[in-house]
Amino acid sequence: MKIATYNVNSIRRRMPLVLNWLRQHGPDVLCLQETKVTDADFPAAEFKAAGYHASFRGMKAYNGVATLTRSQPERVLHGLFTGPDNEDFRIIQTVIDGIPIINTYVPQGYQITSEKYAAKLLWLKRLRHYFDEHLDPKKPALWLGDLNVAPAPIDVYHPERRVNDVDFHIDARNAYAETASWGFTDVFRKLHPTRVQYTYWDYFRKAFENNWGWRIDHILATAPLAAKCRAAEVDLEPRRAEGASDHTVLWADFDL
DNA sequence: ATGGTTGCTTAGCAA
Repeated sequence: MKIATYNVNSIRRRMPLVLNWLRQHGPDVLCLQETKVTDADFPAAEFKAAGYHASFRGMKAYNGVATLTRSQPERVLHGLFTGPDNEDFRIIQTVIDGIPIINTYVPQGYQITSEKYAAKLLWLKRLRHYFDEHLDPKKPALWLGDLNVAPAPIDVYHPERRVNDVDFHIDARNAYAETASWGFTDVFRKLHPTRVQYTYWDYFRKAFENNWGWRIDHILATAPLAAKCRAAEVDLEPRRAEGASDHTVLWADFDL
């Protein structure tokens, strides 16, 4: 099973790149974040024509997630099912071949002194609680998406200058680690323990050309699935392309 | 300390 994640920064803007990537790589699953479109305007028909079923939840202008699958999912779950999360536009779970696939766009947090940052830390904590209550770390499951955390110094350019950034601050890294430690393994880092490889470069100051980036998009698998991961790679082509998102595609292949 | 760019929506926010 080949599964990929891509923060598209507007699906309508990125439609040609996404369709091209699907044609070239034929993944079984593609998880999208920052679709920035209401459900009524989501381009489901175009994906259907390309051979993919789309599960999605979005809103106007911001946020929004979608999971594209070859087959119709057995289940589609929105939010965390605890209070207001049923209105959450940052998480969608699809179940394919009995495997829960949790696609998330973790809050970025704005600034470490802001309420948004506190909300980010809480969001990760509540996700951990969801895993505790609803999933089994001994069974196959995937958590992936734009997780807005660079887990270690190797995962960001000039880490010493980034200690107060919301995607690298120690509290965000600890919150992420605490949630992942429920039973998830970062399959890219497992397969490439020392590789410097980013998934996001901001639009400013030729950051991509200079490789001033961040590894903040991740694919995490429970132990039985992580053991079957045979490849995990970042594809730089979608970031090089004309009209690129500020993120690029991360994919992983599992022997099932 | 601030700016730089892109997207959505229409001047300003979010990233």
